[in-house]
Amino acid sequence: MSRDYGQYCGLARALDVIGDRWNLLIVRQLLLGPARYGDLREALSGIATNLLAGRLRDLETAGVIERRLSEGGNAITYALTAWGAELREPINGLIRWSTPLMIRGPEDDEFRPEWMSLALRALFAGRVPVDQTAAVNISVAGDLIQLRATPTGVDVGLPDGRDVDAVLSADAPIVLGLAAGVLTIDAVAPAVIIDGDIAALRAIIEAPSTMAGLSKT
Amino acid sequence: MSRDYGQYCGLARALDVIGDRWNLLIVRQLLLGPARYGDLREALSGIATNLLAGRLRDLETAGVIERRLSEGGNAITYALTAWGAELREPINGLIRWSTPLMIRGPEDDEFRPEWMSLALRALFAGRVPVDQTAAVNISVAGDLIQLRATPTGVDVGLPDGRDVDAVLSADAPIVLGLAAGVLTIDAVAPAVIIDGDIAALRAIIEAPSTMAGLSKT
DNA sequence: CCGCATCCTCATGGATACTG
DNA sequence: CAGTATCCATGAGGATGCGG
Repeated sequence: MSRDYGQYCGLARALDVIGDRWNLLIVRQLLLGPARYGDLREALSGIATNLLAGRLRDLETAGVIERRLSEGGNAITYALTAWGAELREPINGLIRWSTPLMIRGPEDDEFRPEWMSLALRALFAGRVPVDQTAAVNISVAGDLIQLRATPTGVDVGLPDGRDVDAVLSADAPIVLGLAAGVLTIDAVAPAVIIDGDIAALRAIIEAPSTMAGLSKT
Repeated sequence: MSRDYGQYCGLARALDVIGDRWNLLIVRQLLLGPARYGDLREALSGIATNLLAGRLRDLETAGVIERRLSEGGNAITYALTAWGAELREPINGLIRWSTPLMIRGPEDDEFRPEWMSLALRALFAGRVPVDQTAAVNISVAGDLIQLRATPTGVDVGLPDGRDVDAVLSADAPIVLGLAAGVLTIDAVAPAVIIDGDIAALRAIIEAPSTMAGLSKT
């Protein structure tokens, strides 16, 4: 841990724990599920190994993550503690806050479908008023489809009511776009092109941590 | 700004903007209201002047804060942009997450009443179920009083229904404590002792940015 | 005074090599 | 595979200076 702020303030104390570089990205990865050391090293794309080891130690002693010895004791798995998992809420808030930074597209940045999955969840999480429907737009080969969150669940459809299968084909390039305003449909910018089909898209919605079938093009 | 993460991920892009050391604490201060350079320098207790100047420039070019020239153009005031002010939500989330870190008390850390004000707001903000009452405990000279947020507003009272004036006197030391669990009344730990009276306490509730009358002992 | 810019020292991060 | 060790670059912290 780098130097303490030395302030009796909730934000300062939180940042004393998770404010160091890479820390919140480690938590982000573990929000997708427990992971091995090598998984984290790969997902954090070039983090120095000494840094990763140090951060994992810091986060463990702070009580944010824990090591699990799986089957036989030879494989170490990292997972969030209950308290660490509660970072999902503020992280979701930061993801929602970042939408203006996302609409310019990936440019040269790395992309992983799991991150888009997190973003979709963040945009929906707790943002659906009781009697209202929230939607995130997805542009598919020029057509616009919507992910809609309702009080009873999440469904997929076209704005005009047609079924998505009318638009989606197994080999159509799918452009996932985040709405410029959180949960509004005002503007959609192409974000990233994913090879996928409707089954893979539904998989994002239903079980975001299983992203098999999606890959960057 | 330090090095980009280079990931097309909402969290990573957010941290590219506000992830550097001191940045979120600057935003925290500006959430309390616009401030001068010297105000920030003092509230951030020993931040190097070159760092503060650099961070303010970074945050301005990123669109999080803006400079205002007040009266005549000789006094520069820093304030949040509309987008910057939207950081209140994730910051509140981090403050709520940090409650386990706060119950051990201030120890050697600096304390400012404005930060406690922010914490109280964070604990209440958007956390009050429609038909339920949320409360934060405040221990006053041994007695327990509660700040209660209801759908219709915030009020102060004793758990047994007596009026707070029965407990509070003008010169009683007031111990503000954050509940161990967010918005539960299970445990209260002394947090910080403040000289104050009931008028000053009500001032926290009604206008958190005007903290006149409260001082650390 | 306020609002920075410069200079210097040292802790921290980043990249690579190496080891149980 | 899961780290540790090493070396260098960079950024933080602190003091000081300087123009308006």
